[in-house]
Amino acid sequence: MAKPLQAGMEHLGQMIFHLHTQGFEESIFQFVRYFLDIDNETILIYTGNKRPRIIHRRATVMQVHERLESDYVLGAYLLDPFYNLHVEQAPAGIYTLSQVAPDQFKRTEYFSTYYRRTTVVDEMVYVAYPSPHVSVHLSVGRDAASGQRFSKRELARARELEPVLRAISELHWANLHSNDNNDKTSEPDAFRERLESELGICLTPRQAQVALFILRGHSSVSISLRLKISEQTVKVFRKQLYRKCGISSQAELFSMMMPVLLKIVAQRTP
Amino acid sequence: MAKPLQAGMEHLGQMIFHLHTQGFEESIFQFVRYFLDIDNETILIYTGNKRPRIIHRRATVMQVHERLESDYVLGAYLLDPFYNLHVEQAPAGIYTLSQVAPDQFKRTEYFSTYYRRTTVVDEMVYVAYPSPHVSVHLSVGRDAASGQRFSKRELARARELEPVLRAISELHWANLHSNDNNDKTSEPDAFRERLESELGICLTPRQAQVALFILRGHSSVSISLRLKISEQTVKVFRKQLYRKCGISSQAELFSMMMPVLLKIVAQRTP
DNA sequence: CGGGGTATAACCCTAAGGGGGTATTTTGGC
DNA sequence: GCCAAAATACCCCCTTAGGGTTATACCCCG
Repeated sequence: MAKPLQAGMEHLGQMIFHLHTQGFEESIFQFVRYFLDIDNETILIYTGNKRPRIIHRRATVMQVHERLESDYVLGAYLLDPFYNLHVEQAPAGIYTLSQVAPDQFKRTEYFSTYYRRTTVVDEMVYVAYPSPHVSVHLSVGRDAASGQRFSKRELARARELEPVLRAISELHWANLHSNDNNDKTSEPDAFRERLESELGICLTPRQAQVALFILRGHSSVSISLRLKISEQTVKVFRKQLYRKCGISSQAELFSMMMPVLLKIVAQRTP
Repeated sequence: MAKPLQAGMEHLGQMIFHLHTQGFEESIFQFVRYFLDIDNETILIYTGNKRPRIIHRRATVMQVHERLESDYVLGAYLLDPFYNLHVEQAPAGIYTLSQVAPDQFKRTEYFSTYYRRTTVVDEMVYVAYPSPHVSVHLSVGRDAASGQRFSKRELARARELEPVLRAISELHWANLHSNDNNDKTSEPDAFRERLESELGICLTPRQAQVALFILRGHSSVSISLRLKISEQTVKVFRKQLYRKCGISSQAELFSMMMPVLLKIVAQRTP
């Protein structure tokens, strides 16, 4: 199905991207699908710290997007490793799940209650920035039906499309701007405030920071490297915050914190 | 509030248990409450392998019985360590949670998604057998409001009531009988069959057996002692069955198996 | 100035979970 | 009845989570 890139290039002249029109997203999808064997595609736009907006989506299997509006957009995205690219304003480019996922990502509750149920087995995301703090994520993936992860060859091919996709994405969405002058509180701070007002639990800044890392699937070692502290210290913070919350596992942390995260997000209309 | 047992005995002559009448269960409750500081009480009857029936319940806090009808009776009871006393037809008597709970009980999903939410912090259960395969469980407990677990002294006092409670329970419910001539398939077998028909997953008998032990909170060591095999072997069965199910933790096993367990139970009207 | 909360760091341990591997017994099919 | 495959049983290796304990240094507040 997928042709060598050279062959595609010949056709590129005939592929017309109607910027600023309805059909643009669909033509992006058709363009990618011409070169890559993919089962599903999603275009998301993140603006400042607002909720993501779904711009376009296609999937051969229903499950892939089943919880996209209900769970992902409403708050689960905060734990998505790809969302982190937007937060950190990582360089534009193409990213695979294995590149961005923390070391213990597959043991998170986000993974088992959300990601696994999408049946997606592999995912690549094209990241572009039409303007500061506005990210366009073009996600393409494989699901359990085909079952195959992307090969190195496919990744290389996907990478070749990246400059073109980035250019036309940034052109098409250039009019989008983020007015993030309000809500300057950092994420751990907002998290702490909500946690205290909602559940009456008062974490220290460090404990809140560690909690968020844990929820996203970082191991103690991974957190220690990020925060430049010892692994032992991370374990202490983990213990302390678990004790304050009256829980004893990452899974319980998730079921306790998700409602709090949702409330942080709720006031941010996209 | 609780008086020494001797004092209670003086009143016992005045306490009339109206066998085979509506008020019997309530008088049982009042009797126990006279001697023991308890926050909640539940009387359950297990008949053969049918779903338990709730005969009576009292609680100072709503949460204690919140999920009793919806979750416990409909299937969660299969993972209850006290239910296991009925299955194994353990001797009549009084049992505490710490006596019957497997070593890793507090790390099970049953504990964190059901038991913890009842806010019960300690529980004692009087077990009586009105007739073969018919168990009466009189459960008395403390919740988070009082917060205190039962002391050794209280347990001793509770134990003194046991002969009386057993005698009147077995008298009162003597007319109950179990017709368990049907459904002679063992639990692991029923579990295996359902698993194959529902999810298309074919576990070996040993794997199914281990899965059920894991769900109930047994550690690998505990399972190895029960099955008289090596701990290493248990770990291998665990690995194999996790792989067959495409999962990687006890929590996922729970969320995958609960629907299956519910279907096993559904056909057994109490 | 002293004490409580916080942050840092180290040690101990058990248990889960995943990666190899091998040997024996049971079972099903020809 | 024999052979292969499956099931059962056991072993080694490893990382990580989670819990317990102790000991520092710091900093703010009364």
